Amino acid sequence: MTLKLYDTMTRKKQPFVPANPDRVTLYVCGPTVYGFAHIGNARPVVVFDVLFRLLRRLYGDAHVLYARNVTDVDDKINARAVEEGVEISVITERYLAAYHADMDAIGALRPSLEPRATAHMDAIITMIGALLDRGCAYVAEGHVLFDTQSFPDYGQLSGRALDEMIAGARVEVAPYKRHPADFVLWKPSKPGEPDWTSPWGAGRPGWHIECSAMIEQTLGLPIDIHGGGIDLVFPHHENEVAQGRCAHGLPDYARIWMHNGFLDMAGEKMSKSLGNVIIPHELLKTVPGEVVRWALLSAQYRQPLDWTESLLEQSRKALDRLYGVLQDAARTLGDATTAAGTVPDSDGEGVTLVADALLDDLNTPQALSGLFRLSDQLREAIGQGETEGLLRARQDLLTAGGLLGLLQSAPAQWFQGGAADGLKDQVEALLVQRAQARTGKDWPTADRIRGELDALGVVVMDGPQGATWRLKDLV
RNA sequence: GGCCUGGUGGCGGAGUGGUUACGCAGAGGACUGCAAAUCCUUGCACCCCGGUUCGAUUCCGGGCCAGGCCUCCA
Repeated sequence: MTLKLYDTMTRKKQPFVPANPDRVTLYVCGPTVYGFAHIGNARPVVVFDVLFRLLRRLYGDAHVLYARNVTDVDDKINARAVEEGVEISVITERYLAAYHADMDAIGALRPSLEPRATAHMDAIITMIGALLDRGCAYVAEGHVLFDTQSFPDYGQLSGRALDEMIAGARVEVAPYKRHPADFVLWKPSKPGEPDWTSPWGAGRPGWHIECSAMIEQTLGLPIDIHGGGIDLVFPHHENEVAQGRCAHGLPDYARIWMHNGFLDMAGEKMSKSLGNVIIPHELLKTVPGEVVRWALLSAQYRQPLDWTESLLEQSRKALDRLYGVLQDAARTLGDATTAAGTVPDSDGEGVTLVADALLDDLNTPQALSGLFRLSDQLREAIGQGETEGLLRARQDLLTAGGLLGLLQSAPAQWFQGGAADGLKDQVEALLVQRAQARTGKDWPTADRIRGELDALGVVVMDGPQGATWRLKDLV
């Protein structure tokens, strides 16, 4: 089965064929580091992380280049710096570090490259120069603007015609623009704002040109896949196409355009004014990152995803179930979690099932259901108690989970990881007492101890090989 | 106004021209000292109206409803 991806440009699922299988290129628009990311920002990170993992599986780890930019030149960053009375770099470094920590927590691999706008100013200026040379841009009142009328295909990605944009323009159009849709490539900085020297005066780049220039310099145009949130289709990605193609007279900018759907809050758009913004940086203090990840993958990436408390509960329960099987498997194997020497190196059928679901335009809900099928198989293997079959079944579940960036923790870590060492000792001691009481059929004492454990937030599960326990609230 | 999505069982959410999604919740049962976990069984789903078809939830047309983009935004 081959990888098929829905392409925004053609509005169809397309077989994915990289220009060069030895160097597959993926670019995703990353954060503007002026504050903590919100949960909506995490969706593309997780979605394209799954794609990254899949591409690495298909083409080999060394043959996939994934770039995700960091926008560290922006009015919002400037405003924040002024507000706090600190250097701009203090703001950008702080929130980039937080971004990394949060995205690590939800299991996203770091991209191969993380180009920053401030480190690519030369490329940006060179590209603007190329656009001017080719007559695709013009200088007006200290600004350099892209001339949308010079690019006949403008509007192709977002499916809108240039003349329709005039009617739709709701904002006041700067008088120096030749066409309302023309956008800024370079603008003068006000005193106090960061600026860079350019042939058009000291200033800073427009947002759109950053991405195009960084793609050109880090990956080279055209690229195989360009991704981002659906809200970026217009104008950001439309403008990227225009810049990238015009600057070099290219017929293509990206072979496939992918856009993830929005994340809604209980049916409403997340916004500061509605006060319904969820910040992973806060959320992750009470919810395991893997639960957040599962929730984000529970709907197909192009569909809108409604973020609710119930979604988190269901995600948590789904993972509890899967880790429960893995824990039972580990116990059956005598906790010989590293004794997997006889594990087959080939994928079982179940893994193929999960991989196939992902090959079909990243059908993560179907992939997730495949995980349950694999867990059923593992459960069956535990029942049969045959070591090799058990190892095989477990390896399949772990491999399939790995494709989705899930199930990579030790089961004990999942169920008890949030417990402090002191609590663990306390629990173990109580369990010993309770086991003694149970041996003597002293049920009142046994139940009293279970009550104490419950008060500690611990759930006890008796099994043929003794009792296990888990925290009611994972952290 | 323009462009674009989507309407599936109690909930979330895939998918398919004629057959079980899956998960959560519910019901019954097994197991258990009691629980928990696990296992077995179980329940009305495919917005409305036309059309194509032997047959449509699935294809086509219309309608209604919901949502997104057109302005910084994942």
